Amino acid sequence: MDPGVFARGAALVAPELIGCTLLHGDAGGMIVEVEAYDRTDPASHSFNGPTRRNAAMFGSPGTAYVYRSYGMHWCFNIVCEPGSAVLVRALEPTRGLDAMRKRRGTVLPRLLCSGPGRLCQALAITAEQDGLPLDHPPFVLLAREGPVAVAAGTRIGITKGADTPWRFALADSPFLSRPLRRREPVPALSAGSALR
DNA sequence: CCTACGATCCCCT
DNA sequence: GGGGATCGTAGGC
Repeated sequence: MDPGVFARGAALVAPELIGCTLLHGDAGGMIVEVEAYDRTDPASHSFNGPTRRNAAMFGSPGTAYVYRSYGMHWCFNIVCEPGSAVLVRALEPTRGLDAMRKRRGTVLPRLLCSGPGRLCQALAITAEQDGLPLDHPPFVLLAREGPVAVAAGTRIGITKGADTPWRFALADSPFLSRPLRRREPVPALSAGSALR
């Protein structure tokens, strides 16, 4: 996928990522849930400017930003324009099911990649992948095949910016980390987007 | 179904 | 010195 499509605000890119396929190594699946963060957003790691932790968030569009969450989990983002990124929160697992089951310690498809921490454990994503380009091995990012129904809602697990509807999900997917609360359709996204 | 809480640690103030 | 862009388990209804 052309890195140029990521050189826009995360809130624009985020809904277009729904339905795309993310692979790391031999495991991965279809993106069904994401959240957008940017510099104007008090919930964002980039809100107060560059630091050591968020350095990759100010890197090139189309690269990875990986950070440690709550001391024990990893979370994976796709960098968009400088200081903005899309947190990938859930996949519908399609590739490398055995490897993901082994890493996650469960056979339930629901519990493999539904949640940012689970997703990183299933795909073996850690700080080692921080800053890596996503159009190059070990990563693969594939455009979606057909139209998808994307819905928006408020983001999860934050206190600041809690009302900003920058969570986007594949409507009715059983692989979301949590159901959408406020469910608003995202207009003009069913057929064409820059990510095709 | 739901809410509550502890684990665990690096980064930032 | 404090606080998370989380997860799993335990318990109540």
